[in-house]
Formats: sequence, structure tokens, C-alpha cells
Amino acid sequence: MVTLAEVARHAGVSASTVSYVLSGKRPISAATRLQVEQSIRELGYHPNAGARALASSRSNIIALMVPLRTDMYVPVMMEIAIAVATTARAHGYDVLLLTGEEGPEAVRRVIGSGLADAMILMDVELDDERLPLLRGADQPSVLIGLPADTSGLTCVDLDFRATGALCVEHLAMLGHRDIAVIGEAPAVYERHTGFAERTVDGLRSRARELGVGVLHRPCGGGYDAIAATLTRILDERPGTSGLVVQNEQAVEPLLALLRRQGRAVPEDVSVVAICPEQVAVQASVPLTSVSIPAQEMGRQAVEHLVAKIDGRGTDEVSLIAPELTVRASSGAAP
Amino acid sequence: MVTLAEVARHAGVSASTVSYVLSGKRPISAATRLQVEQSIRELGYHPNAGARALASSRSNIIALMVPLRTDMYVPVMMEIAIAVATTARAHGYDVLLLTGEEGPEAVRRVIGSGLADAMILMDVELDDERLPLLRGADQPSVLIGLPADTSGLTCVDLDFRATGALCVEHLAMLGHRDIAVIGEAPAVYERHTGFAERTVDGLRSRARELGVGVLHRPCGGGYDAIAATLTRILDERPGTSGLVVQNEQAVEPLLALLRRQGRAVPEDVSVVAICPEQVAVQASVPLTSVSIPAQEMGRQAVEHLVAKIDGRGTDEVSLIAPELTVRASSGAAP
DNA sequence: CATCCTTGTTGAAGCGCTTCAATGCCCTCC
DNA sequence: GGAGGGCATTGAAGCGCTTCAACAAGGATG
Repeated sequence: MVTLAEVARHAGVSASTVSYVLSGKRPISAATRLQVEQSIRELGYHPNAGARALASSRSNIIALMVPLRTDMYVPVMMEIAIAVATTARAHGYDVLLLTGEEGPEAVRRVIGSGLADAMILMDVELDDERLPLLRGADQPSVLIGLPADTSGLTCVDLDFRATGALCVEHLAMLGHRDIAVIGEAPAVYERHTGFAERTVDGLRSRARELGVGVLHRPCGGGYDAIAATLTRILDERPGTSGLVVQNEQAVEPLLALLRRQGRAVPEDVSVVAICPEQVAVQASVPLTSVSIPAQEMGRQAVEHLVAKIDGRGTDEVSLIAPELTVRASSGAAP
Repeated sequence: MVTLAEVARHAGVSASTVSYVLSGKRPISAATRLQVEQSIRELGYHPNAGARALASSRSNIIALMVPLRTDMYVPVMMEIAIAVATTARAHGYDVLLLTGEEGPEAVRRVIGSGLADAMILMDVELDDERLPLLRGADQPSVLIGLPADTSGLTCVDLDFRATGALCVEHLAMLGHRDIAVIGEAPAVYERHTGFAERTVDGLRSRARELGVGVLHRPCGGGYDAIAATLTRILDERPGTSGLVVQNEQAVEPLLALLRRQGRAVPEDVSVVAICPEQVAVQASVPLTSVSIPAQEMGRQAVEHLVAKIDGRGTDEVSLIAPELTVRASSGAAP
């Protein structure tokens, strides 16, 4: 294994010079730098991560805590994770993957051991037990998602309240007076993950302003559950002509069920989805949707984090504005 | 920040004693151990990862390289990644998330810097350019997936050849004489990821033995693509009564299309899927399927890797035997 | 011409841990 | 009663890097 000392000897300079060439923290003459770089290449030198971390007390690693459960929004999570990894690399950081399994203990371990310089938490609950640790730590962190109390925290999320509002507005503009929301599984609401409630909140309050009626029904992932939900909705409010779906898994079954019942989309029923773009585009009827900007969320989280590590950056909540794309699934009310 | 030396002072022992209590590499009297453990707790000590890595030249980190593209099998990837993280933690390792983006360079970087003790590679191509590096490295590695030449490598994968065979057998036993395979997107075959080809191979050769006709069609993810594929299949071979689907995204649209055409599943057409269990269970018709054992693959990969790190373990290919679960989508040929 | 910067380079002191060789101690055994 | 052996503990030497203070060698300045 090649060490910095060997590179120094090979280049005929001192170890510190090599170090400064690598870090750029001191001016080095062009000649020396080129010589050192050449030696590095010739010897195939890679700085030792452990030694570097020890000496500089910076690991150049960002920890990413993903939820353990894989019952929901998996592709979104994955896309965020990949965006985080990619953006982090662009800033010279690697990403350590932590699962929610260990819970707060993982936060303590990572902060205590200096394994990572900072952390990103996904799938934060409204009253997450990891939050006090983060507030107390002098290690920067960013949440993807919004807890109840964001004081002293940096958060990135899609503005779900605005998303809900946007969906109603679109449907209202098309003349729909009664709409229904097919939501996430009941467990998601019970868990108080926040985003689901916020969507409905935004939707309801805008609907009230616009004089639109709203029926909200959580809904599990299975085909039968979706069928039952849809039946109930149409029984209770036969006049429902607009559907907002916030449940990836329900999208395709829902369209199949409507087709089966002889309800045409969008002639009889308009459907607006809140889901990853790919799902909306590839659905059997291309869906008018607000897409979940997974990449953007991952990227922003890292940018904020890096800013905080570098001493720039402040505690703030960054809500990403939703964008509604009109596709084939929404039209004028019958 | 609490250091080992402070713990030692607090406990009234030497630094090495504390170290040995932590690592268990030397016998320590019960009294001393308890005293040290108490001090550790009282002071809230966490060993510094960098220092530990430097001194022991072991980082206790496993690198996991996931594919950058998110066009396929994302939930499976995620499940594997989580299984890897969970299993790794159980062995005292953390997981570093690398994207395929950097390609071979990432392998070089991680191996060279001692950032990780070992690596797991997902989504290996038949002739992957990272393989020579792995063969040459003295760092252990495990592949999830099977390249063309497995010499000197350790691999874990579902036995896709057997999977293909199993699907035909099931359909043949039910009396189907003409079956069609709806495969992954054409790009997957062009990329030579291996598993898709192997499935078809196994399927074809068993079909030949059983005197069953096979038509294989790659198929993109969109609804239209699936509709086109299905139409073509039924035009070319109207007698087709069994379908094997190896394409998560095609499952639900396919069922919807069959329904629309008035073909009942399983009375008119039997469908066997190769997909994650959740997809099979939650489909509009619960699907007879061979499930992709994502968790098991992740777990086994880590177990192999840990064995190799500890000097046990050998280079070998572990193929996981497929299991076919009969659900509602397959029945006797018409 | 002496003084003070500036620029480029270096030596040496750690960073916090692991681990080897060495030490002391008590117990057993002849 | 002394030699030998096992057990528990320790001191000290690094692991490979960063970084601080110090120092040469010019160049500009008064």
C-alpha cells in the first residue's frame, strides 16, 4: 500500500508538501505540484481514509437514514437515495446507508464515533424521537420531510399543502364540484408521517374556498381494498366526478376498475395523481399529476448539508413548489 | 469528545485495557471489565471510527454498489440494499452506498483508500469492466448477479435458469402446450445483464424437453407497449394459453388487457409471474409466481462477504433455488 | 542597505486507537 | 521452597495523515 511518505520521497519533497498539493490549502509552485501529481499517478497513490479522518477530524462521509419498511414509496426513496449519493460525490462526500432499524441509537453511534460528518434523515415522523438528538448535536443534519416542530432544524420537502390545493384548483377549474381523495394506507396516517395529512389539509382548505366538496378515504394497496374504497366513494357521493389519488399502488387498479364500470377517463371521471412522474406517464391513461421531485429533494438536502458543514447555511425549511402537469386523465366535468 | 484515554483514567486502568475490553481480544477480569464498561457508559464514550480504522486497518464498512439507473426492479434493489444494511449491522459493519456512476473508478477509490473492507456489487453485467479490478484486489467482494466468467469471484443470485424451467413445468403440468414469455424491456437484453437471458434459456430448454412451444417477447414498461406485445403474441400464436411475465411493470396492465379482451384468468389464460412477492399478492388476480428473494440475496451476500473478510469462505457461486407459489392466476389449459 | 513582506516549503507534533512485547502476580508442582 | 506456567494488565510504538509554526529565499519598500 502506497503512503503519502512514499509519494513525497518519490517526488523529492516533504510529506507536508504532498498533503498541501492534495488539499490545496497552501500555495504550491506549479513545478512542484506537477511533480507531485506525477508521482501520485505513477505510484497509484490513494490517501488512506482512516488516517485522513483521524488527522482532520472530518470523514467526508454523509450518513443517510432510510426507513426500514418497504411498504410505501419505495421507488421514490430509492431515487432520493441515489440523488443524495450522486450529489454528495460531486461535493467529495461518500454516503453511509443507515436503516431506521437502530432508531435513535444509530444517530448516537454515528455522531459519537465521527463516522460521518453530517446526516440526512428520510421519512421523519411528526414527533420523531431522533429530533432531540439532532438538535443537541453539533453535527449538521437535514431532514427530508417535515416534523411538527421544525425549530432548530433544516428540512426539505415537497410542499404537500400546496400540492393538495393545486389538485383541487385544477379540478375546480374544469368544473368539478364533488371530488374524492384516494389516500395512502390507513397505517400511513396513523404513523403521523405528516405529508399525507398536509396534502389533505391543503386540499380541504382550498376546496372550502372554492366551494368544492371533498371526501377523503385512506386506502390500502391491494386490488380488493381499492375496489372497496371506490365503491364506497361512489355510493356515498354518486355525483363525484374528480378523483385525486395519492397512492402509487392504487393508480393502475383504479383505472382498471373505472374502465370495468364503464366510466370513461376523463369524460366521466377526471383523475389527478400525486406520484412519481414515471408512474403517471406509464399509466394506462397518462395521468394529470403532481410529480414527486425525488431527485430534487435529494439534491437539495445535500446542498443544504454541505453548506452547513462549511459553516454557511442556516436552519430553514425549504418547501419545493409543486408542479401540476396536465395529461390525458383530466377534463371538463360532465 | 470523550477519548479512550479519558475512559481509562476514569476507570483507573490503562488505555490498552480499555481497548481489550472493547475488542475482547484478550482476557480481562470480570471486575475490571465491569468497571470499564461502567466508565464507558458514564462518560458516554464512542470509539472514534477514524482512529480505529487507522490503527487496525479495518474500517468495518462494506461498500455496496447499486446501479444508477432506476428504470427497473427498483423495489427489489431497495429491498436488497436494506437487507444488506441490516445484515451488515448484525455483523458490526456499516454500509457505504456507491452508485454505478463512477464505474470502475469507484472500485479503485474505495479499495485504494481503505474506506471499506469489502464490497458488494449489484446489477453486474455479463462482461463487467469492474471485474478485473475485483479479481486483482486483495479486498473481498461478492456479486449479486452472475457475470459470464465467475472464476475467482463469489456470486449470489436467484437461479434464473431453474426459475424459467420451473415456470414451464408448472404450465406444462396443467396441460398448456403453447406459452409465451413477456420479458423485460429490450434494453435489458441488450445490456447483457444476464438474468433475463438465463431465464429464457432455462425456460426454452425445459420446454423443448416437455414438448411445449415457447414464444419470447421483450416488452417495455408502458401500457401501450404491453398492449402491442400482447396483441402480437396472440396474433402469431392464437393457441397460446400460458403466459410467463418477467416484468414487474407489465403485470397489472397485462391483467387489465386480458380482462378487457374477455379472456378470463385462469380459465382462458394462465399467468405465471417472476416478480417480488408483494406484486404477485396484490395484483388484481393474485398471481402464481416465482418470487425474487431480494432479502435472501442481500443477506447471503453479506454472510459470504463477512466469511471472506474473516478468512473463512471461498469463491463460489450460490444460486438460490426458485420457489413457485401457486395462486389464483394459473389453472388447467382450456 | 537594512527591513519587512510574500511565497513556497519543511519538520515535527499530534489525531485516538490497536497491538506487541514485557511485566507482575499468583498458583501449581516437584 | 524454588522453578515454571498461566493469567491479567500495561507501556510504548506506531497506523498515515493534517496542520502549525518556522524558515529560507527573493522582492519590494523606506
